[in-house]
Amino acid sequence: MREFRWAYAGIRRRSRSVPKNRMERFLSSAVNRIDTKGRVSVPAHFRAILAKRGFSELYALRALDAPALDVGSPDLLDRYEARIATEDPFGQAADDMSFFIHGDGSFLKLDGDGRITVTDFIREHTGISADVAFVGRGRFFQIWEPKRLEAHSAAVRARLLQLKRARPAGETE
Amino acid sequence: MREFRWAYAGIRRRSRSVPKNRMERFLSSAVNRIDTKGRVSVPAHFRAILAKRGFSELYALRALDAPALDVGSPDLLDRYEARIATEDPFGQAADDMSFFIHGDGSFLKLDGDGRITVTDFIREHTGISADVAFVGRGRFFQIWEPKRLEAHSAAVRARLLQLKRARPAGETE
DNA sequence: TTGACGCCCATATGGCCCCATGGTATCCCA
DNA sequence: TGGGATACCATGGGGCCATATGGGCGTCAA
Repeated sequence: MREFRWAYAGIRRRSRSVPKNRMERFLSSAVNRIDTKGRVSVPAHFRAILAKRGFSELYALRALDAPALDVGSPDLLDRYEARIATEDPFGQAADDMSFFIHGDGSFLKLDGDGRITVTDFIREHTGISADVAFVGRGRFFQIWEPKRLEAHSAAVRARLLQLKRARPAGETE
Repeated sequence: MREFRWAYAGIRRRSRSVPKNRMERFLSSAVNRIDTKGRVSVPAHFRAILAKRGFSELYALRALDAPALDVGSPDLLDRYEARIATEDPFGQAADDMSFFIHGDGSFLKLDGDGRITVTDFIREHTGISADVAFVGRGRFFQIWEPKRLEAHSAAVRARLLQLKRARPAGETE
């Protein structure tokens, strides 16, 4: 199992070296193992961000177009609800959005050691079984099955490369 | 029966992880089983919200465009009635709305263990037979037949994805 | 009488709290 | 500069308790 996990060495254990002045954003990634009781540690610096914001739990949402969960502090929910408030309350869009963020969302409670239990809610949408990849995304972070993350990562890089080449020369970013 | 139920693994057992400070909203979903006496447990955190509001009864309405019930504490009626009050009392809309919420609704009583009995009123409109899916919707929650919920959920996600793709690029959330 | 319903209790599963351990990075001092 | 001490973190497991679920029993009404 060890050997298997080191296949993802590239995204393992990078969480330690996050500079302090960037603590307000979810950055970097790590892969942690699910224990026999179905729990997994949330990377420490992710937890630190949550603690700094004053939260001891997480709000998780199934990503629309990827086998991943978008996870953040519960105030994410406020942002979504504010967005819904701009829609016609009797329209289809508002109803769909509410269904999505309330019904397709879930709170994940951190235990005393900073772990969450990997529920069926998580496993079903992500395909996670033994290991969990945590990926910082700035305002939130994502939860992936490591292999799928790797595939997704390769696809993203390919798209970006294509974008860069399609661009007129001289632009650095 | 177990195997059958695990077909809905994705929406089962998500009820526990609702933190105290966000108790005011109905969030997440769970599938519970109807027992031989026709009863089903309302998820504990849903009950907690109701208890916090001081209600031991539920009011259920047939959703207009879905095989689901909209359920909430009886003060849901206040909201609808306020909505009706904005209509012309001699108009057709006000009459229809009043008929809908007053005549087409039903009270559901919670027993001592937080269960409701699944009446014909519920079964007819939802197609529920053995299992009940509870879906948080913020101010209220919904009751679905699990398979139909899954279909509806897929449709909602498809619509939202289309909405997202139609949006100008660059928006992460 | 029978069936629906309210109220009671039993139980197992799983969520959550607690503490232990081993490994690794960081720091500090010789 | 090197090596030991230390702090931190992921991981493992014990045990309590809330919850969902099953079932018994008495009451009331059809």
